[in-house]
Amino acid sequence: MPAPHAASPARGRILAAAEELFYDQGITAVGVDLIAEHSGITKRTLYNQFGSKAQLVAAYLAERDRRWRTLVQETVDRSDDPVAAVTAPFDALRTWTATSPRGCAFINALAELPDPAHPAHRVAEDQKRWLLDLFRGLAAAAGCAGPDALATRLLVLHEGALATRPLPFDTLAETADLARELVSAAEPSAV
Amino acid sequence: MPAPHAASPARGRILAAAEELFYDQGITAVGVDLIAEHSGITKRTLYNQFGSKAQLVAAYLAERDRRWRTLVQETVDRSDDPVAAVTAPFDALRTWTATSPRGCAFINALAELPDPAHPAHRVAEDQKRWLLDLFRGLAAAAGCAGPDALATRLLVLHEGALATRPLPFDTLAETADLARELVSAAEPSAV
DNA sequence: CCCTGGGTATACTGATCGGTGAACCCACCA
DNA sequence: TGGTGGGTTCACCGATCAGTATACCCAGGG
Repeated sequence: MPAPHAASPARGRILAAAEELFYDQGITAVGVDLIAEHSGITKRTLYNQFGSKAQLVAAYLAERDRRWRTLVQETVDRSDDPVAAVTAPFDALRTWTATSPRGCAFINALAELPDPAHPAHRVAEDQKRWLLDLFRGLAAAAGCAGPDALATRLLVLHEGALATRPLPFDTLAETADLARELVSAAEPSAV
Repeated sequence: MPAPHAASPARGRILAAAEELFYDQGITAVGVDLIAEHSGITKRTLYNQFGSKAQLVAAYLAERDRRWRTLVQETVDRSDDPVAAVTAPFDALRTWTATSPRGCAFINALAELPDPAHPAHRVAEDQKRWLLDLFRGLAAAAGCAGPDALATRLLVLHEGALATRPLPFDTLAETADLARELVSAAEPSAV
């Protein structure tokens, strides 16, 4: 018997609709009826596939996380040298935010779902931890001094740029500049 | 005839309950019935005072903004010298986040209320713009080079530290250190 | 003394919330 | 040929949502 979590055409349609609606309108504000209607499937099928709204929310975030990690990893891999690779996530951020005007889906989810037992919390924390570890690994690979502290600083910059995205200020370019300066100052060939 | 917006004992109780519940549990997740019950007043009185939930939300954010600005301004005023004053908001942030584990109430509100016409948007934007202007003014007063860019960078750092507050990483100390380094490097007596 | 106004108490509206029950339809496969 | 299982249709559940109606209570002030 195939697990209900196996890929099915209906499952993909539901996730696509959930991602669009949840991100644009907020998780609490969007009901399962709306998602069912928007994806052209039945509420019954939705519950057969995901079991509850909470698990659907977690699946939406996990899918978004997967897409985002792919973009970041590709951008890192395309970097010219190990030093440029450290700030590659900021290049990916420019691409990502072009279609994400409402800030970070994971921070937003934590804002709406205060219960730490909600499955969305694990997904959100995993995402931020992955980025922090990525920064640390890239900084170490580039020979940067104090990779731990540098990684924390880069994470804060990254989240700050994302958090200010819904505001009418332009912060991304300035943030990326600062990130590159930090890495330059920490890498071994620094003057 | 006194305007319904005048101070009244009931109004204060409602705002106190709203602030606690909205911040802790989220705006959409908290109903007006819960606020009425929690503040010991009647839903009828709540609507007589605020007119609608949207306006109550705006009033909650405005009140929180007022309290936060007072703290920040006091911290700035207590600074030893103009250079230290530039990063004083990061000292205030340490005090503020001690009782605010769920991140920035304004960013959270924008996450939950995507409609730009919602009165909460204006309050949230005003808050961030006030901080940006404060940073710029303090940087200029301290004689820092490039006060505009510096202010943007400090704002991003500030929001990044706030946004990562719900996460199990400790970012505030490292962020404040970085902020001080940025100001030190930009102020005229820099080496 | 009485009246006005802020507040209370209670009941109610129609809509929507997350979630379920039961019967059915149909393509694929043994 | 006859299941089997993913999907549909539609009705339904109790709870809660934002917001309103009506009637009452009571302190302050002319």
